[in-house]
Amino acid sequence: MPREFFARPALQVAPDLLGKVLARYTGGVTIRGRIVEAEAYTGQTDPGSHAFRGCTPRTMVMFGPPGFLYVYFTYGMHYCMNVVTDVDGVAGAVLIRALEPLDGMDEMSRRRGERPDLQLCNGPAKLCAALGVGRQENGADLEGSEIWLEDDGFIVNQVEVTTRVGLSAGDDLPFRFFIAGSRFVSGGRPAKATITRP
DNA sequence: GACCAGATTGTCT
DNA sequence: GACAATCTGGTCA
Repeated sequence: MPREFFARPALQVAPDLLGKVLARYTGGVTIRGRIVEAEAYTGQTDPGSHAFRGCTPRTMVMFGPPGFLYVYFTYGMHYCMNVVTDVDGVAGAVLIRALEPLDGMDEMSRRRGERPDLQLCNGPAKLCAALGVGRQENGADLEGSEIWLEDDGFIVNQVEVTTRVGLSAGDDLPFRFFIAGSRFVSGGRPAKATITRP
Protein backbone atom coordinates (compact mmCIF):
# COMPACT_ATOMS: atom_id res chain seq x y z
CA MET A 1 0.00 0.00 0.00
CA PRO A 2 1.48 3.35 -1.05
CA ARG A 3 2.00 6.06 1.54
CA GLU A 4 -0.51 8.35 -0.24
CA PHE A 5 -3.22 5.89 0.80
CA PHE A 6 -2.66 6.93 4.43
CA ALA A 7 -2.13 10.64 3.71
CA ARG A 8 -5.87 11.33 3.99
CA PRO A 9 -8.29 12.04 6.83
CA ALA A 10 -8.72 9.09 9.23
CA LEU A 11 -12.45 9.03 8.46
CA GLN A 12 -11.66 8.21 4.83
CA VAL A 13 -8.85 5.77 5.51
CA ALA A 14 -10.73 3.70 8.13
CA PRO A 15 -13.47 2.29 5.84
CA ASP A 16 -10.97 1.87 2.99
CA LEU A 17 -8.78 -0.26 5.25
CA LEU A 18 -11.54 -2.88 5.57
CA GLY A 19 -10.73 -5.91 3.41
CA LYS A 20 -7.02 -5.10 3.25
CA VAL A 21 -4.49 -7.63 4.57
CA LEU A 22 -2.23 -6.93 7.54
CA ALA A 23 0.99 -8.95 7.31
CA ARG A 24 3.66 -9.55 9.92
CA TYR A 25 6.93 -11.42 9.62
CA THR A 26 8.08 -12.82 12.95
CA GLY A 27 9.71 -15.95 14.24
CA GLY A 28 10.52 -17.07 10.70
CA VAL A 29 6.84 -17.08 9.77
CA THR A 30 4.59 -14.63 7.91
CA ILE A 31 1.27 -14.06 9.63
CA ARG A 32 -1.62 -12.57 7.68
CA GLY A 33 -5.09 -11.37 8.59
CA ARG A 34 -7.80 -9.47 6.77
CA ILE A 35 -8.95 -6.26 8.47
CA VAL A 36 -12.65 -6.59 9.24
CA GLU A 37 -13.08 -3.82 11.82
CA ALA A 38 -11.48 -0.40 12.38
CA GLU A 39 -12.12 2.88 14.19
CA ALA A 40 -11.15 6.42 13.17
CA TYR A 41 -9.56 8.87 15.62
CA THR A 42 -9.41 12.34 14.20
CA GLY A 43 -6.78 13.86 16.45
CA GLN A 44 -6.90 17.21 18.19
CA THR A 45 -10.58 17.81 17.36
CA ASP A 46 -11.62 14.37 18.66
CA PRO A 47 -12.30 14.07 22.42
CA GLY A 48 -11.90 10.29 22.13
CA SER A 49 -8.38 10.51 20.73
CA HIS A 50 -5.21 10.35 22.79
CA ALA A 51 -4.06 13.30 20.67
CA PHE A 52 -6.95 15.49 21.85
CA ARG A 53 -4.82 17.11 24.54
CA GLY A 54 -1.94 17.75 22.24
CA CYS A 55 1.43 16.32 21.38
CA THR A 56 3.10 14.44 24.27
CA PRO A 57 5.92 11.88 24.21
CA ARG A 58 3.26 9.19 23.99
CA THR A 59 1.21 10.71 21.16
CA MET A 60 4.11 12.09 19.17
CA VAL A 61 3.94 9.40 16.47
CA MET A 62 0.38 10.40 15.57
CA PHE A 63 1.54 13.93 14.81
CA GLY A 64 4.18 12.63 12.42
CA PRO A 65 3.90 11.51 8.79
CA PRO A 66 1.32 8.88 7.66
CA GLY A 67 1.94 5.18 7.12
CA PHE A 68 3.56 4.59 10.51
CA LEU A 69 2.36 2.53 13.48
CA TYR A 70 1.11 4.03 16.75
CA VAL A 71 1.12 1.30 19.38
CA TYR A 72 -0.03 2.15 22.90
CA PHE A 73 -0.15 0.25 26.17
CA THR A 74 -3.33 0.35 28.25
CA TYR A 75 -5.11 -1.19 31.26
CA GLY A 76 -1.72 -2.21 32.58
CA MET A 77 -1.49 -5.22 30.29
CA HIS A 78 -2.69 -4.67 26.73
CA TYR A 79 -1.30 -3.23 23.52
CA CYS A 80 -3.38 -1.79 20.68
CA MET A 81 -2.19 -0.74 17.24
CA ASN A 82 -3.12 2.18 15.01
CA VAL A 83 -2.09 3.25 11.55
CA VAL A 84 -1.14 6.93 11.44
CA THR A 85 -3.10 8.91 8.83
CA ASP A 86 -3.28 12.50 7.57
CA VAL A 87 -0.31 14.60 6.55
CA ASP A 88 2.69 15.37 8.77
CA GLY A 89 1.57 17.64 11.61
CA VAL A 90 -2.04 16.40 11.73
CA ALA A 91 -2.72 13.71 14.34
CA GLY A 92 -5.09 11.27 12.61
CA ALA A 93 -5.06 7.53 13.30
CA VAL A 94 -7.06 4.37 12.64
CA LEU A 95 -7.31 1.70 15.33
CA ILE A 96 -7.23 -1.84 13.93
CA ARG A 97 -9.88 -3.64 15.97
CA ALA A 98 -10.26 -7.09 14.40
CA LEU A 99 -8.76 -9.43 11.81
CA GLU A 100 -9.92 -12.52 9.98
CA PRO A 101 -6.91 -14.87 10.23
CA LEU A 102 -5.57 -15.98 6.83
CA ASP A 103 -2.03 -17.31 7.35
CA GLY A 104 0.07 -18.32 10.33
CA MET A 105 -2.74 -19.44 12.61
CA ASP A 106 -0.33 -21.85 14.31
CA GLU A 107 1.91 -18.95 15.27
CA MET A 108 -1.08 -16.92 16.49
CA SER A 109 -2.29 -19.82 18.61
CA ARG A 110 1.17 -20.24 20.05
CA ARG A 111 1.10 -16.62 21.24
CA ARG A 112 -2.55 -16.45 22.26
CA GLY A 113 -3.14 -19.96 23.49
CA GLU A 114 -5.06 -22.61 21.59
CA ARG A 115 -8.47 -21.34 20.50
CA PRO A 116 -10.77 -21.20 17.46
CA ASP A 117 -9.77 -18.93 14.55
CA LEU A 118 -12.85 -16.83 15.29
CA GLN A 119 -11.37 -15.80 18.64
CA LEU A 120 -7.74 -15.26 17.68
CA CYS A 121 -7.97 -11.63 16.51
CA ASN A 122 -11.47 -10.38 17.38
CA GLY A 123 -10.33 -7.42 19.48
CA PRO A 124 -7.59 -4.78 19.33
CA ALA A 125 -5.47 -6.19 22.16
CA LYS A 126 -6.02 -9.77 20.99
CA LEU A 127 -4.69 -9.14 17.50
CA CYS A 128 -1.63 -7.38 18.87
CA ALA A 129 -0.92 -10.40 21.05
CA ALA A 130 -1.52 -12.76 18.11
CA LEU A 131 0.91 -10.83 15.89
CA GLY A 132 3.45 -10.24 18.66
CA VAL A 133 3.08 -6.47 18.40
CA GLY A 134 4.19 -4.45 21.42
CA ARG A 135 6.09 -1.38 22.52
CA GLN A 136 8.92 -2.17 20.11
CA GLU A 137 6.66 -1.69 17.10
CA ASN A 138 5.57 1.82 18.10
CA GLY A 139 6.76 4.17 15.36
CA ALA A 140 7.45 1.38 12.86
CA ASP A 141 7.18 2.26 9.18
CA LEU A 142 4.65 0.15 7.25
CA GLU A 143 7.04 0.40 4.34
CA GLY A 144 10.28 -1.54 4.68
CA SER A 145 9.63 -3.09 8.09
CA GLU A 146 8.38 -6.48 9.30
CA ILE A 147 4.80 -5.24 9.44
CA TRP A 148 3.02 -4.09 6.30
CA LEU A 149 -0.32 -3.92 4.47
CA GLU A 150 -1.33 -5.72 1.28
CA ASP A 151 -4.23 -5.33 -1.12
CA ASP A 152 -5.23 -8.73 -2.48
CA GLY A 153 -8.16 -7.38 -4.46
CA PHE A 154 -10.78 -8.47 -1.96
CA ILE A 155 -14.04 -6.57 -2.50
CA VAL A 156 -16.04 -5.40 0.53
CA ASN A 157 -19.74 -5.49 -0.24
CA GLN A 158 -21.26 -3.66 2.67
CA VAL A 159 -19.81 -1.61 5.51
CA GLU A 160 -21.59 -1.03 8.79
CA VAL A 161 -20.99 2.12 10.80
CA THR A 162 -21.50 2.49 14.55
CA THR A 163 -20.20 4.53 17.46
CA ARG A 164 -16.83 3.56 18.91
CA VAL A 165 -16.15 1.04 21.65
CA GLY A 166 -14.90 1.67 25.18
CA LEU A 167 -14.70 5.46 25.20
CA SER A 168 -15.74 7.86 27.94
CA ALA A 169 -15.69 10.88 25.58
CA GLY A 170 -16.54 11.15 21.93
CA ASP A 171 -18.70 8.04 22.24
CA ASP A 172 -21.48 9.69 20.25
CA LEU A 173 -19.53 9.83 16.99
CA PRO A 174 -20.16 7.21 14.26
CA PHE A 175 -16.49 6.44 13.68
CA ARG A 176 -16.42 2.64 13.89
CA PHE A 177 -16.49 0.62 10.67
CA PHE A 178 -16.76 -3.10 10.07
CA ILE A 179 -17.55 -5.53 7.26
CA ALA A 180 -21.25 -6.36 7.38
CA GLY A 181 -21.90 -9.97 8.31
CA SER A 182 -18.31 -10.79 9.29
CA ARG A 183 -18.14 -13.26 12.15
CA PHE A 184 -14.62 -12.08 13.03
CA VAL A 185 -15.53 -8.65 14.43
CA SER A 186 -14.90 -7.88 18.11
CA GLY A 187 -17.45 -8.53 20.82
CA GLY A 188 -17.19 -5.01 22.17
CA ARG A 189 -20.45 -3.18 21.73
CA PRO A 190 -20.75 0.43 20.53
CA ALA A 191 -22.07 3.16 22.79
CA LYS A 192 -25.25 3.83 20.84
CA ALA A 193 -27.35 2.84 17.87
CA THR A 194 -25.92 1.35 14.71
CA ILE A 195 -25.97 2.97 11.32
CA THR A 196 -25.77 0.96 8.12
CA ARG A 197 -24.62 2.11 4.74
CA PRO A 198 -24.39 0.24 1.46
C1' DG B 1 -26.30 -15.03 26.29
C1' DA B 2 -25.90 -10.99 29.51
C1' DC B 3 -23.68 -8.85 33.12
C1' DC B 4 -19.78 -8.04 36.38
C1' DA B 5 -15.30 -7.87 38.84
C1' DG B 6 -10.43 -8.07 38.70
C1' DA B 7 -5.92 -7.71 36.70
C1' DT B 8 -1.95 -4.19 36.54
C1' DT B 9 1.11 -0.15 34.94
C1' DG B 10 2.07 3.87 31.89
C1' DT B 11 0.66 8.50 31.39
C1' DC B 12 -0.90 12.84 32.56
C1' DT B 13 -2.94 16.21 36.25
C1' DG C 1 -3.56 9.79 42.44
C1' DA C 2 -7.00 8.80 38.90
C1' DC C 3 -7.94 6.47 35.07
C1' DA C 4 -7.45 3.98 30.77
C1' DA C 5 -9.31 3.15 22.57
C1' DT C 6 -9.39 -4.34 27.13
C1' DC C 7 -9.69 -9.25 28.10
C1' DT C 8 -10.86 -13.17 30.79
C1' DG C 9 -13.27 -15.94 33.70
C1' DG C 10 -16.91 -16.11 36.85
C1' DT C 11 -22.13 -16.06 37.98
C1' DC C 12 -26.93 -16.30 36.84
C1' DA C 13 -30.24 -17.13 33.75
